[in-house]
Amino acid sequence: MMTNPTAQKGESQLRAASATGRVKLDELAYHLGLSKSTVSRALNGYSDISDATRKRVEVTARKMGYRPLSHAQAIRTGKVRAIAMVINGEEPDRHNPFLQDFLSGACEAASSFDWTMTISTAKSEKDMLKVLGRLVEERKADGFILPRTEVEDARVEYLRELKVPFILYGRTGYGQAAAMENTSWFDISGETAIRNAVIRLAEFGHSSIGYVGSDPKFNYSHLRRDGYVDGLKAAGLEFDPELIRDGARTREEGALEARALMNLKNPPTAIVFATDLAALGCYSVCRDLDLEIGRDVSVIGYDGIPECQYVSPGLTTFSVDSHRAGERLATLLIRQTRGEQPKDLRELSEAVLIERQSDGPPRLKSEDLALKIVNLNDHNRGGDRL
Amino acid sequence: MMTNPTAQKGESQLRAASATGRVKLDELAYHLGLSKSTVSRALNGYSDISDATRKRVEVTARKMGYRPLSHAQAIRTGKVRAIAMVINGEEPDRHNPFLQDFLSGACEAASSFDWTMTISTAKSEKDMLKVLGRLVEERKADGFILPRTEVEDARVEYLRELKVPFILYGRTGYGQAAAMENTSWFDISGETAIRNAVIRLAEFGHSSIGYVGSDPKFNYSHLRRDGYVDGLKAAGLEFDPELIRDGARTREEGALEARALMNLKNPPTAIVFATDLAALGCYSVCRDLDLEIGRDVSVIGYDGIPECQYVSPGLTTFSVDSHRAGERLATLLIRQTRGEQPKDLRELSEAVLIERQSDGPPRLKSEDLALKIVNLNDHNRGGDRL
DNA sequence: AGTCGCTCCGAAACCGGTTTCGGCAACTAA
DNA sequence: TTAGTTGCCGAAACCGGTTTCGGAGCGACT
Repeated sequence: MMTNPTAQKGESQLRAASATGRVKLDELAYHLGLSKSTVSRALNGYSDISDATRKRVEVTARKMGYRPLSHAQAIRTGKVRAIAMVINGEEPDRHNPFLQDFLSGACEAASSFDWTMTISTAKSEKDMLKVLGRLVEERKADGFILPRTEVEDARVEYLRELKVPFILYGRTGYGQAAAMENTSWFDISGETAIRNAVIRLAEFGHSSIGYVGSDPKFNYSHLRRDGYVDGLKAAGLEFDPELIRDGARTREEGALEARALMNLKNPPTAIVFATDLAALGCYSVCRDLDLEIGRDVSVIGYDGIPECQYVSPGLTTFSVDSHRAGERLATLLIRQTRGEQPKDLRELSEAVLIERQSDGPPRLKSEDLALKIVNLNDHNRGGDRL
Repeated sequence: MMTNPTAQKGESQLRAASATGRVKLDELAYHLGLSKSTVSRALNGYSDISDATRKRVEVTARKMGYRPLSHAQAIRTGKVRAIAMVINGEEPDRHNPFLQDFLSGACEAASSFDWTMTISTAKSEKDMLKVLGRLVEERKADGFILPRTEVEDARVEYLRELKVPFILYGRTGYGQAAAMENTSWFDISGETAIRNAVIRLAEFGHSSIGYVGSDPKFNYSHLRRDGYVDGLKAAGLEFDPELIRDGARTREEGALEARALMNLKNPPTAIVFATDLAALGCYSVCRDLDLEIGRDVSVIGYDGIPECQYVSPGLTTFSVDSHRAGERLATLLIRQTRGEQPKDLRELSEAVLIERQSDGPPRLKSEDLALKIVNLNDHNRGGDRL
């Protein structure tokens, strides 16, 4: 084959290389009768390659099944074509039912760009930054997805300082407009959902609607709380500070706050919870107090965890599409690493209402509800907790 | 600094390099007054480096915070210091509550070796092999963790053919001794757990114990079923083929099989389920039939999903330590990629019994249970299903 | 003294890509 | 015709490591 004047290596050597199974750039170039630099540039969209050559290269590359090794590219480009996410291993409730959905969404998006997804876990706040640092230092990823954003998020400052691309799942810096300047994010509008929950309950006829918020450390807690206040206003209801409780991170804490609301002189006939987990805590409280959920007390949650549909009565909630969230986050992040401006890479999506049996028109007025609870407390020597 | 005769580059160039932030091998070598080949070999345990030099290199490397870029190493070594797992996105119940635990275990182990973990998802059986193939071809990982092993597992044959290291979470090839020849695995002995469940129920006084198995496609289904048969034998009970049902993959299917058992002429007073999910299906059946779980019917599950502790009565089950499973699998896999024999990298662990209120001594004999169910069926025009 | 072998290290090739630089041919403008 | 562009491509350097190969220095043994 001496007809090929551009071969850089002897044919025997190319033979040997092709014996390894993978097609390399060298072989592809030899096969095309081009130099490997031309082939590389053709594949990477350089403008100094003629259209005819580019087409020919692309077709042949596909035909021969050529795929560049991302780590071989990375050594020169510094880009490994991977995104990373560090998940927190120390959560109060570690059994995140959405993780699989979320990851499958993110992986699908990454795959579609021929990228991959690497994950890591941190055991604590401090460990989190260390793990991130290690991944950055070893360039294991070109960008990061930061889930569960906090109001003051150390990860954000850290990565911003390092000038590493990242995207938030959620927003951050509640109340400070500048906090998210030039950062990209994807979020579900929890505030809209909670607002709609309040309006829905008001339309059912509830006039005393309570709210149990979540950990104020997380940004979403504040937004959902705003949604509650907003919903009251939209429904023309008065805001009563007694009806609002905060900081329920677990089922047990949800129960605690629900019980506090029910022990009020004027207990709410409906409660909106910032999370399903907390709302499920309300179920045991209502069982203890002999209140029927959906009739005596209406309950609406948020998240759409699978258990909602198996409790009795089924919990009305707002379902979050984790798969899509993962897909969008990965896509936006990859676009960011390709040069798009972070501020142009933001998306706000909506949760969808899942109507079940935990809410409806109030059976009792607040006063009657209070009487029922007091009576029961007398019978039952004050409940088993609190 | 011309005191250093071995410098391969001008000082200015090294300055520039060190401005990037990362310490490179070149700089480390320059700092030590050694060639980069010597430093590299010192760090990688070659024997032709004196102990004194090696120590000196190691100390300085640590002091300067040198970390090799794994993708730069990979280009020569072919090893990327990463393990991968492809999770199946199409499961009937996609909300795997153990994934986070499992991943955190695997990531911790990987991190401790300075490896990383990459994940990907497949949408179908065929997609699975394609995704694996892509990861292998692009050398995104040095080895794979294969979760949810099937009796005949296409992934195993595929990776074996490609000579890519892998480890099973679970066993495979039920009944064929040769199927797992020279393959490594980690598993929890479901058979022991189910066996113990049967013995426990027998000791409570049950003599009619049913069993609802899982999808026979998965290897564990057969092993757990063996455990049931074994347990009967150990307890001196007779095996009744009517009492064994199979193929319950979901809550709904669990309910279906449980109902079939309860409709038997001689219904079991206790049922062991191969999975918690199926066992939870039994709860709705018992509610329909007005049977009290834990008294009229004893139920034992397997898996330890979080919901078990929130249903009423709490489900007695066997808890699997997913965190540890991830940790062991990653560790064994990494050791395999370092040259250890797969057949020496096998571990069998035990699930631990979580005693709750869903099992206990039988209140009724099988005959009386049958009567109660028949009566109810008469009243209720035959139940709402089947 | 010469040879051998051993220990320890440096020079250079190498891995599989990307990117810079320069050169050839064809085409345009003077 | 000639000089200057422009389009297109090859040669070679480069990325940050690893690995091969050979050689200097030294002690031991003839």
